[in-house]
Order: sequence, then C-alpha cells, then structure tokens
Amino acid sequence: MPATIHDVAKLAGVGIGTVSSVLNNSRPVSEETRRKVLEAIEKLDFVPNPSGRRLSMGKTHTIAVIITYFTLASQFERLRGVMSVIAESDYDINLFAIETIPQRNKVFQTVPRRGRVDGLLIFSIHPTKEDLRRIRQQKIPVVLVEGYHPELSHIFLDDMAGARQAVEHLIGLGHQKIAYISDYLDDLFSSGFNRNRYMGYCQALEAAGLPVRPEYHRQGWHTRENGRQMALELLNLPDPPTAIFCFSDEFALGVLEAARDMNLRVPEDLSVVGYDDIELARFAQLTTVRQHLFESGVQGVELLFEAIENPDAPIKEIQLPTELVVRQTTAPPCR
Amino acid sequence: MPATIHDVAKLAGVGIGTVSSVLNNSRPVSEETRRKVLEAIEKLDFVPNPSGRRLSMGKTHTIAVIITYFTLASQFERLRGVMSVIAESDYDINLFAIETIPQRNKVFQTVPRRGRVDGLLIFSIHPTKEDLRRIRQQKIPVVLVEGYHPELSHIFLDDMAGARQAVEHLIGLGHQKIAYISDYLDDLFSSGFNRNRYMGYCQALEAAGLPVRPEYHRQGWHTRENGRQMALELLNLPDPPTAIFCFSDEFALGVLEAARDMNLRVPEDLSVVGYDDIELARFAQLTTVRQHLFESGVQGVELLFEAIENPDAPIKEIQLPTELVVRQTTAPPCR
DNA sequence: CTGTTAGCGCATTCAA
DNA sequence: TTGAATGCGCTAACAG
Repeated sequence: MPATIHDVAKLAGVGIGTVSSVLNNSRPVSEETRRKVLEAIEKLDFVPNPSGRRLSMGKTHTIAVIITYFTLASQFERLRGVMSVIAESDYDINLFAIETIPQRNKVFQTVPRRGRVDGLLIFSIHPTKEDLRRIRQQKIPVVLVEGYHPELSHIFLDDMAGARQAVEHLIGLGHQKIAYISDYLDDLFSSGFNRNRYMGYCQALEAAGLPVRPEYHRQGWHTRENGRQMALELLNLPDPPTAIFCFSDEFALGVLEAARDMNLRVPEDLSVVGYDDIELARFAQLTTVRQHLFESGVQGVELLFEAIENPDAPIKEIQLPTELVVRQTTAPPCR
Repeated sequence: MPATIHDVAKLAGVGIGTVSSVLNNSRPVSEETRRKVLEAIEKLDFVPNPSGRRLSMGKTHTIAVIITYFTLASQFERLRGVMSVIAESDYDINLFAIETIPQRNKVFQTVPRRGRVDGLLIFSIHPTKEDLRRIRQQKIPVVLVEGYHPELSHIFLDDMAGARQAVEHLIGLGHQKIAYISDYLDDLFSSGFNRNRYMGYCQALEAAGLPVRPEYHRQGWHTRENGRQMALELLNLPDPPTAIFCFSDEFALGVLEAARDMNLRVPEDLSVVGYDDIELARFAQLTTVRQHLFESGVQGVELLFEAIENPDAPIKEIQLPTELVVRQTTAPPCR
C-alpha cells in the first residue's frame, strides 16, 4: 500500500538506482534529476521501507536495550539517558524487559544476533558463559551498563567503595549497630555488584572493629514494600540496629515507611542510607550513594555506537564515580 | 555470518521451503524430515532473520510506542504496563521519546508507516489533522493512551470529573481559596486533558459559589522543580491559597517541597492534592486522583493487538475510572 | 551521470 | 509430502 522506490522511480521517470542514489547520496546525481526525484518523493510521501534496507545492507540501525528490574526508578533514569542520545541519532531502539528466568533465556537466545540488531545494551545483568559464547559467535557489539565482564565493554562503578563510604559515614556518626538490606546475594541476573556492596559493608565494619552480625543482614526482592517488611523485622529485633544501609533507594524509601509505621523519627531514632540517588531521593531528603544513572545510560549508548562503528576496537571500560550525598536521614544515634 | 535458512536446508538435506514449513507449521511435514530439520536448526543455532521475514510477509511484528513527557514517572508506569503484555507476546517494541516539536514532527513523519511497524501506541499526545491524514493513508492501527480523538481508538479518562472530585473534596473540607497548578493549557503535544482538568477545577468552584481567581492559576512545564517554584509564588501572594490542586503528582511533590521550604505544615497549613497516583504518591502520603496508569498501558496494547488482528473493526474507546484517594495531605484549613 | 541487475533471507506459490 | 522458483523493497555493483 505505501509507495515503494519503484513508484518513485516511475513517477520521476528515472531508474530505481537513481532514486536510491539521491536517498543515500551514494553517488553523484545531476541537479535536474535530483529535483525530479525529490518532487516525486514528496508527492508520494515516500519513506524507504526499513526491512528492505536492512536486508540489503545487513545493518538494522537498531539497538536492543535489555533491562531487568524494570520496576525500578533507577532503570528508568538510565533509560532516559539512553533515549536522550537515541533521539539525536538515526537509530531505533528495541526494548526488552526481563523479569523472570524463562524471559531471560528467551531474550538472550533470540535477540543478540546480527540481522536482528546492530548492538546490545544490557542493564544490570551478568552474561553467562553461554551468553558470551553466543555474543562472540555473532560478533555483535555489546555494552554492559552497571555490569562487569572482562571481555565485554562496560560501564561500572566501584560498588565496594560506594558501600564502604556509606557505612563509614554511619560509623563516623557513631553508629555501631548497622544493618544492611540487600537484594538476594545470588540473584540470577545480577553482575555481582550486590555482592560487592555487601563486601564493602563488611569491610567498613571490620575496619572499625565492628562485628558483622548475620541477623543484621536481610535479603529480598527489589521492591519498596519488601524494604519496608525487612526494616520492620530488623527494628523488631531484641537488639535493633540504629542505622540501616540499603542496597537501593527503593529499599530505603521502604525503610522510611517502616520507620513511620513504628513512629520512629528519622534520623534521630534511625539513620537510613540508600544507594543510587534516584530523582526522588532528593524529595525524600535521603542520604544516599549517588551513581550517575542518567549519565550511565548516555555513556552506555555512546560506547555502543563507537563499538558499532569500529567493531575491531578493543573493549572499553568506564568507571563512573560514586559519591556520598549526605541529606537529612542520617545523624548520630541517640543511644 | 549467522546461519541462514539455506544453511539449514543444506545441512538437513532438504529444500528451504521445507525448512520454512517446519518453522511456521505452514504445511504438513513428515516426522522424519522434521526431525532432520530441527536437528540442523539446533546444530547451527539458527534463528530466522526478522528483516527477511518481515519483508516477505509484509508484517513487522513490531509496535511503536511514542511517549512524550518521558521524564514523568506516570509515563514509566504506563510503559511498564505495556511491557508486561509485550513480554508474553511475540511482538517487539520500538520506543520513541519526544520532547521537542522537531522531534515530534520527525517521529510522526517517519514512524507511522506500514512496513515500519504494525501499529502505534501513543501516550498523551493529540494527533493533528496532518497526523491523522497520514495514519488513515497508511491504514495503520493506532491507539491513543491518555488521549482522545473521535476517529481513533483510545483509552481515556473523564478528566473533568476527576478534577472536579479533587476540588470538591477540598471545598468539602472547608477550603475557599484553592489554587491550581497546571501544565501549559495550550501545550503543543497535549490532548486537551489539561484543559479539561482546568475546567473541572472551575466547575467545582463555581458550583460552590466560589470565585475563579486568575492569580490562583499557574502554568508551567512539567517538572517537580517547577511545581515547587509555582507553589512558592502562590504561597507568597498577599492572600495565599489554603489548598493547592495539581495537574500531576509530579507537581504535587514539588508543592510539598515548597511547603517544607516555607516551614508550612501539610495538611494543617496547606492542603495538597495531586493527580495520577504514581507509585510514590503513596510514599508521600499524597491525596490524589488515581488514574490506573499501569492498567492503561496494558489495555492500550491489548486494544492495539485487537486492531492489528482485525483492521476493519470499528474503533474502540475505553474509559478508565478516576477515583479520589484521600491520604494525609488534605485537611480542613486553619483560617 | 544513470539504468539494469543481482542478491540480502525469508514465505509462499507452483509443480512434481 | 517436498523441491524449485518467485517476489517482498532495497542497496550496490555493473554496464553503459
């Protein structure tokens, strides 16, 4: 139904090769014929069919963005970063959200292929050996965002240091009983950064001569409500913590809710530190570890574009800084 | 580089037609050959090239989702709704975020075409006559989410009623000085729903015999920070309002920040009502008008799928309910 | 400078 | 039940 290159050629009285030439500036065309072609294109409201073009060129001009934890505001902010540079490019983006293992498998089995997309941007997922094999075999450019792999380009942060900063801040305020609310340590998607944050937490405690108390460590699936539940459990312990460090701001907001439920004042009765610095952390006046979410999305696509342009370039890694942002949810403990 | 249908055919010792048949169950194949083909597919890790398939079938198995105000949490929640049903389907999604008029034009000029995508889901944008012409010409299925157009399928809400409920709630509490913070009334993208909410606001006031004071109506671009600024202006008026109704929760959170800046207690000194009921409204204990965001995304794609299946079916419109959710940010005025 | 032709990978006829 | 041939819309190489 829509006009094809043949329709344009016929209307302009030229061959399809010529139309293609003016479309892509692939070879010189006389002013006269160019004008005729342009006119025909205008009149027919012609836009080239991407499938035809893709098939012919072997390039899709599309990148896939694979996201897990798609409920999290942090992922949304990363995605916004991606979209901001996509809008300026002539690439399309295919979005894949994966929440379950079967979904993960399906996506990783079908998406990372030449002819399907030109490159992959993967948020917060650790590729398995199987994934890696596939990726290498298809020779498809990949960039991990909030991920780490020695053989793939990635944007990552020093999570251990970030977590350490947060806990050191609490220790510096005089806290001795510091709990940690985290994602499952061996969650199937994760790139080990949750493990790293846990290690940072432990390191900071140990460096200060504080014990790592197992009952102060809770794990749960990544929602605010779970954060609230786990905080409630912690705060109802016989010897409750005076401060809670959270794997994410999402959890931290849940902790704040729990404190409200129990009529605890923050920060007087309970200090709370989050991780991510999502948009709403500022609203909640949450002390948190900032990772540059939007920026990580931006740099991720840029890296991917580079890799697509220059497939033989060595992989790159970019480390984004983490910084502690002290707001109103941390203070010295009362007791 | 990746295996093609020819590679599979050769390895299996059959013709490509046969391979295609087992791939799509398009015609009977003997158990014996099917097995051989499946084996070859497995061995070569073959997945059909989508561009080829699309070109051949004239279907893309892709839908475009066009979103404006992509910074808003409400859009993210809608998108999550969309993704949740996409994950269960075998459709891909192409995401387009538009923030500026040139972007808008480019997207509407190139995206809504047969051969490019099978359908369009459009969030919070009012199609122009020009857009409509294009859409009709390409005969491409379209569903508007949070939009209204008599000739296109759409998911919408009765915004006038929603706004009225909110303002009536405030009036019922005894407020007489009620301000309204809105998006620009003639914003270029919008479908008029901001205008409708304004009318609902006016209606409720008038029905109660209250004056519509122009200085109580502020307009600004859709960010929390702007909400804060506008609230500051309102609250510094010689005769400040005792309640502020907001076009969105995003604005309302900004108003809450402004109140905090000015050491006003909410709801004692100032009542605040939002609109949308985003995830975080609950955290902020915000009284708000709920629209079912996630659900609107879900129903939007479902409607679109129906339209793709059955292109000649009449357009459908779904009205989603709005409901006032009273939380902690509204109370009778002090003075 | 321009028209013609050969694929790109697939689904789908048409024959056998 | 199957193989071979045709065409989807386009780009690029080839031939003028």
